[in-house]
Amino acid sequence: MPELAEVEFFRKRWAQAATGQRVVRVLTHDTKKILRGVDLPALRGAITGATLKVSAARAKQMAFRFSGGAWLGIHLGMSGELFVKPANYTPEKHDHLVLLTARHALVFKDPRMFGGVEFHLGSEPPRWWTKIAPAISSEAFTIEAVAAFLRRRARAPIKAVLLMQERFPGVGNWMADEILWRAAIHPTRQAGSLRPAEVRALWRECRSVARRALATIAGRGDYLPPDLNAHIPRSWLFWHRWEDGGRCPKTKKPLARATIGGRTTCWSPARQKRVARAASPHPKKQASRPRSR
DNA sequence: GTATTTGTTGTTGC
DNA sequence: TGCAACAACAAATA
Repeated sequence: MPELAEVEFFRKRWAQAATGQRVVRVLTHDTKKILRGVDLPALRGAITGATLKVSAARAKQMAFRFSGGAWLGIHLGMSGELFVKPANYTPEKHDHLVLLTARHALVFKDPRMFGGVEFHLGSEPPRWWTKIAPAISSEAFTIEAVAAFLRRRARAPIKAVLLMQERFPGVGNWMADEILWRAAIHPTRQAGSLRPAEVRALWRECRSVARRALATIAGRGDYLPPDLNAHIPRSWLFWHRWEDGGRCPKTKKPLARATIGGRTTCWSPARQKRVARAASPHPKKQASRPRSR
C-alpha cells in the first residue's frame, strides 16, 4: 500500500501517540528479513528508556529520532503498516518490531516482509536518510530537472520512469497512474518523446497529486483521518483502477489495464493517447483546478 | 493449484 | 559505461 502520503499517514499515527513519550521496551521478531543488517543489541540499548523526540517522512522512508541520538528508520515495503495498540498488546505473527510506552504499543506489521528497519546512533543524520532525493514539493523539483531526467531515460516508458525514486521520490504505482491520467499522457509513451507542454503537465500533476494526496490521506496539522482512504475523492482514478468494468471519472469511457514497466498499470484510453497530441493553435482550456484553500 | 499484489535491489544483456 | 528489462524476495488473497 504505502506510497508518499500513506507513509506520512502511518508516521503521524505513531507520532501522535508517542512523541514525548518514553519507550520502556522493544520487542522484535523475524530478524532475518525486516531487521537484517540491524545491530539489534545496539538498537534495543539505545531506544529502551529513550524518549521519542521528532519524526519525519521523506518519500517512502520514515525516521523516528529519540533522545540520546538514536535514529530509527522504517520502510513499509509493499505490505507494511504501523499501528498503535494498547500497551498490553500481544504481538502477532507479522509484527516485526513493537515499541512499548507506558500507554501504547507501537506496532510495525509487514506480512510480505519487503519492508525494512534501519538504526543509527549519532548526531549526524545517517546516509539512508540524507540520500533521499529532494521532495516533489520542494523548490529543487523543477521542470528543468524533470525534463533532464526524461532525456536521460528517453527510451523507457514514462510509467516506469515515474516510479524511479531518484527523481520522483515517494511516487508508487497508483500515484504514477494518477499523475499520467491527469496529465493525459499514455503510460507506454517513451519518456524522451514527450513534448515540452507534456513535460510541463507531468511536472504540474506530480506536484498536484503529491500535495493533494498528502492533504487528503495524511490530513492537515494535527488532524489524522480515521483511515487511509477516508477522504480521497471519487473523482480520482484511485477508486476505479481495480474495479471490474471501471470507467474513467472524466470521460466515463472504459479503463484499460496492462503490465507496463513491470507493474500493473491502469489508464483511460479515451483520454491518454499513444501519440502526442498535435500542437493546437487554440490550446485546450485547462481542466478546472480550484485553487481554493 | 494459479495468478495477483500500491516496492526495491541485483543481475543480465544491449 | 549507462540504460532497460526482469527475476527475486514472501505471504495473503481471490
